[in-house]
Amino acid sequence: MSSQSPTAADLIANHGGRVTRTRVAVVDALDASDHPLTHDEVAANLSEADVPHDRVTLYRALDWLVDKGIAHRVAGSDRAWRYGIVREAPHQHAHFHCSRCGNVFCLEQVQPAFAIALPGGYQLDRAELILHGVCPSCLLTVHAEPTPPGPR
Amino acid sequence: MSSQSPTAADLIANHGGRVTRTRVAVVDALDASDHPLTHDEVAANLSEADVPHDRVTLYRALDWLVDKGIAHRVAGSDRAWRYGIVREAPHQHAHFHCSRCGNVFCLEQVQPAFAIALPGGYQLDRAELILHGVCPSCLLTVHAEPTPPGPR
DNA sequence: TTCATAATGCAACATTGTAGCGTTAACTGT
DNA sequence: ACAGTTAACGCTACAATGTTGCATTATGAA
Repeated sequence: MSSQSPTAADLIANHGGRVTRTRVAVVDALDASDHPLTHDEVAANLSEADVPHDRVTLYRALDWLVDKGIAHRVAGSDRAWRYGIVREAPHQHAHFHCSRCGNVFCLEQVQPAFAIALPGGYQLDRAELILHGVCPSCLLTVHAEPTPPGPR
Repeated sequence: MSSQSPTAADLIANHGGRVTRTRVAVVDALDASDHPLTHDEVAANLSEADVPHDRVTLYRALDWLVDKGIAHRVAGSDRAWRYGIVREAPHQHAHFHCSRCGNVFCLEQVQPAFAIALPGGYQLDRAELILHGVCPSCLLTVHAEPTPPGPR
């Protein structure tokens, strides 16, 4: 219900998985969001769409998506994982953590050219750049309510 | 029991806090480590030193240290906070997450010169660079035990 | 020494995530 | 279209990491 290129069902099937209600709904939810969602946010999303779901099944669906490379996982500053659809190939971009609403945004534009001199002995797999600050929508409400929207 | 500049007790007192057994021991433990420790690791450390302590008190001591800027907190990739003593002023260095033992190392040397063009509307407070890979001590044991040391 | 109160220590609870396991239903082959 | 296999579901229970409330202790100041 959003992508016209590969359908959620196709995406799932192409990775050798069974196309189930929950998986399709999860992919659609992640795909519709412009920022990674927590398990809880995905659950709320499914509820709104009247898709019955189980907490554990949701976790497993999300894990499976990550495992297949369909989604990726970012650790939030609260200790909840956030899941987002992988849109480019190796997923190499920065994340912005809003310290006000707690949301995480993918900044596709920001791709710092690392030229890092690692101390000897470390084997580098990948680098992650996390920017902390206040997101645009929170900036607008900073002087209003102390606790801002924060997508539920 | 390690710094000869300001003693742990002084550090605490100077920030307007009461000098208690647990706080002193926690500061000493963090100060003695070259990488951030989890709550659990700090607890183990205190036990070894025969310092009686309570789980909750420990959490509160750590939080207080962070609040006062004496320590800083890094989110591990497991969902456990890791605490480290603040050694320089604004704590601006990279962190290395070992995907094998789960430890986090502060790489004081690595201070990437960000010249980031943020998309409009974002207010940047600070940037965090996280490097993922395998740490030196794990590299040595990669071909041996599947589950490596990992400071307990 | 005395006193106010910051910190403690305990018990209960909250949140986020996993494990086990019997049941359901998605795909495959006919 | 049907039946069989088994991936995935949906429970329940549990684990790990924190947090809250509150009565008690003991730190630092007068």
